[in-house]
Amino acid sequence: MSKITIRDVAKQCNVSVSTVSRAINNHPEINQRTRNIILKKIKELGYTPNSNARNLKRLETNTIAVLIKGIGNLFFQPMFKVLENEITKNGYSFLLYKVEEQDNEIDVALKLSQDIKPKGIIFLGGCFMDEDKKILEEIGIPFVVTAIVSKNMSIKNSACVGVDDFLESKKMVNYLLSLGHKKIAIIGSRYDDASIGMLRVNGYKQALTENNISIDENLIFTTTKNEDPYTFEYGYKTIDILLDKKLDFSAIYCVSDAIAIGVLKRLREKGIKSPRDYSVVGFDGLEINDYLNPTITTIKQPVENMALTACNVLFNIISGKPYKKVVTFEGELFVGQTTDKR
Amino acid sequence: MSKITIRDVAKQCNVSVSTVSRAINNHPEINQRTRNIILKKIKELGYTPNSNARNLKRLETNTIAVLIKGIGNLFFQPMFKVLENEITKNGYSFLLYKVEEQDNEIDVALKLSQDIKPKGIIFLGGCFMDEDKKILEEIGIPFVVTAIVSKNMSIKNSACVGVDDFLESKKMVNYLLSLGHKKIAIIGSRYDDASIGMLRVNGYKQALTENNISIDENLIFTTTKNEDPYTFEYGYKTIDILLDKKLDFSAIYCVSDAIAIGVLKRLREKGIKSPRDYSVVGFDGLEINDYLNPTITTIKQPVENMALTACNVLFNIISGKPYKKVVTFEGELFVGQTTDKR
DNA sequence: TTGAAAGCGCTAACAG
DNA sequence: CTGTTAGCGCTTTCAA
Repeated sequence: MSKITIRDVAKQCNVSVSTVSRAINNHPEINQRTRNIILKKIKELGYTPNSNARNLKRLETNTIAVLIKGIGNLFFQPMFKVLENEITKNGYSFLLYKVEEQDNEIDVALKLSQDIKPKGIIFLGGCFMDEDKKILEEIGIPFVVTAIVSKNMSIKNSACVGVDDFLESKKMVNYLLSLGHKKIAIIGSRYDDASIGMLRVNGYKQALTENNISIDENLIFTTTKNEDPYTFEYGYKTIDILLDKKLDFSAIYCVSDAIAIGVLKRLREKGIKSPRDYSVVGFDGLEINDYLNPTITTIKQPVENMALTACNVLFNIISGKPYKKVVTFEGELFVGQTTDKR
Repeated sequence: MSKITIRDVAKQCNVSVSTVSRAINNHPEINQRTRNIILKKIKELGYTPNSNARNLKRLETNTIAVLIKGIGNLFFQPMFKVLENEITKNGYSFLLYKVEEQDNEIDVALKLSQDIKPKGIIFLGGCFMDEDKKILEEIGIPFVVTAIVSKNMSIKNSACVGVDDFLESKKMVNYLLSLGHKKIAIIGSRYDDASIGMLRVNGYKQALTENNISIDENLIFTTTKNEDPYTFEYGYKTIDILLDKKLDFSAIYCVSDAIAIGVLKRLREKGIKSPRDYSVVGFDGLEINDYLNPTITTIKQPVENMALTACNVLFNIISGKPYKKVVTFEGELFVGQTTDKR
């Protein structure tokens, strides 16, 4: 294991370490010739600067950190390459950082900002509580959040991009209503989920209320268990519980496509047909949905565009250009093959 | 932004920095009482040690790094939680590190081992060339590779766990042959793919040869473009090219489930039925396959078990216990609804 | 344009 | 058991 340091390079080039440092960091105040000599030597030796030492000194690195909570969620999948492309294309280096399910992403961000001192942070998923906002202020690093609940943030140097989950959810339910469905069951996430899942449930309630349909709490399913509601399995298991209750409904609104996929599988196994017996709808617009049979009626979020915009807004914040604090995308009602008139 | 250092803590506790260091690092030679006082103060101040400074000094951290190449590949998805669980359960900290498609994972590993000095590395995906092996030797850090081509490695402190792609591929083709299919088209990856894709193609050839069926190069599709062969889209587009050639075949072997999913979608759009018109098979056993309609006949790799084993082998290497250099799992021939007798 | 030297925050000898 | 001290490899004043 080679352990070449900046001193080795300096010695080999008969210059001081500071000159080598200037060479690697593209400092202006260095002779082009010495610079080239040093750079050649560096390549020759296969030297790479130790990033710990660098980060220890530097007050800022050239990195954009992407913090993702819920790496298992297929929804984020298409974002990776967009983020990576956009970030590197703009001269930053890209760091994808996974936040464990039980960890608080704010704490992680705090730690990260102390350690690697990124130029900016993009949060994917997770959930910001009100009290978190103050802490975020402390970060002092520009950040933007996507696919996250907190829409109106008073924090400086930050923005939020995404769809309006509440409104889009209403859109979905209104579509079901327009098909003649009046009794719509909904499969949500944790009952105490203060995050996106709850916004969608609230949108559902609101849509019903606005249409003078009373809300039947029995038709609202939220789990108490600490399950991941963005999995096929969750939908697969949950639909059984719902069916066992022998309730009367004609449509099933799953707050994520993943849930819907699980639900449809189970229905198929039971010989229950969609949309004949039940209309089933999802939310998100996962890539896989285009390849399913039947395709699921859902709200398609413009994931790639959201990722792209998240980057651009962040770049604007970083470079002091004007930016919109909240960028709201419209979801597209994708009518698949799992819905029909009542 | 708070910038509390170990000195601040030391001052606040009226001890020296080394004592604080001992406290955070769980050193034995420290008084339990002072330790507790320090720890309490640390929590109170919200102090977190700067990992750059730590890593700079330390010759080794307590981290297991997981290097993944191809984070877009659904195949790896179920591994994340297993790896995370297993690694943290065993007292290590878990670092997921994404290797960019164009980067060489060995270089990344080298850099990583210099920077964060992990106790061990797990490689997911990617491809090791013969020349890489020497470089790996230099890492000097225990590592295990999964879902990677290189099966017989002479490198010390390393192991390989996975299925035998060549044999499993033969198994798949033999199954198709047993159904009476003689003309089997195969959709592979890049023609110069020295990785898993090629092993599977080779298995296909071998199975045919062993059954005295001559290999028709026209039926072997490999792309020259730099596409990701583990995407739905690749299958979706590729099947058109294949069909346009008006070749005679009764079965389509896709070297990944993702390809098969894309293929089936396109066939459906064209009104071509599987298995009636073509039997279609995949490889991998993606989780989503259980939820598809029809389910795809495939080779199921025991992903979770592979991930688990990768961890355990790595732990054994680290702690100097005996271990198997090559752990080969058997794939399960999963007969789905996309295959039928010729 | 370059070099000398002072740390960044921490760990780990080495003394006490 | 605890404190003093010397760096880890690098960046960055400050002088030359």
